[in-house]
Amino acid sequence: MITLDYADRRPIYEQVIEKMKDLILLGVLETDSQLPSVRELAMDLSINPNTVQRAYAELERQGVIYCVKGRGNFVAGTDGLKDKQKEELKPQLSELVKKAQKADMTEEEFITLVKQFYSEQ
Amino acid sequence: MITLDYADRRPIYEQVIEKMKDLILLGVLETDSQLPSVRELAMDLSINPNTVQRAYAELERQGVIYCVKGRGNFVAGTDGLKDKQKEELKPQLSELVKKAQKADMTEEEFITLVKQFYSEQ
DNA sequence: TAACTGTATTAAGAGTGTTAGTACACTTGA
DNA sequence: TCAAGTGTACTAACACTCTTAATACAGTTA
Repeated sequence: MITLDYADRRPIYEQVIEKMKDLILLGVLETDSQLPSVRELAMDLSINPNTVQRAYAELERQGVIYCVKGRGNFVAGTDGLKDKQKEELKPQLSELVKKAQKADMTEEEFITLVKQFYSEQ
Repeated sequence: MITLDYADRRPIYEQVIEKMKDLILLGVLETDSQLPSVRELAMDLSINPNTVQRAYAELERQGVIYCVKGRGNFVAGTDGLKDKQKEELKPQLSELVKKAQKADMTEEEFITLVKQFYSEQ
């Protein structure tokens, strides 16, 4: 279901959060469908259940999933998720533009790169 | 000369690296001009000399400054620095575009944001 | 020579990420 | 009803990184 990248320096729980969001955004996991249990995913990824629990707790805090004690974790409504992701992206793009301006990269250069990366899919 | 942001979660030495590059990119520090000594900057920022040393060592590794034992640290040629910064920016922008695509943000939307942030300076 | 430079080393503390083990409450199906 | 599965909580331990502290040594300069 998910593959971890051990070359990635970010903590495991952050990767799990990101991958789960991706699966939901891609429609692989639909609204109200059940996620693998904490222990099951931990086994699957060969990591500790506590680490999965941390990721799930954060996903719940963000409203991406909801938890029912004794039953499991389920995908929350996906309506707002894409908008949330877009909002999250803005400050990051703002920082990148600042960096570009410091390096004297023109708006045209920047946009050319954007178009290039967009076309790469 | 430099101000640290303690709200920034990044390590201090990374902030020092970034701020020094900014000063060089802005032309405040010219080629071959001397940087504050390790101990002086440490005093100025109220941090440990080892932390400054770590930042300076990394700046030297990146070719941004050069060090002369007993004399001090000096700004290396700034010619390539802007190009380096541009190159560093590309993979970051690529990741951001991927994120945008996952959230169904169109190229047009993305570029509109870029233009907006560019005009904000 | 004294005072400044960079550089290296070791030790300690704080914080974070991860694992391990255990425990408890809830739900479900046989 | 009961066993197995669920989420959740807690403590302890370990590793790693960041930072500080205290020295020490070598080179440069006035």
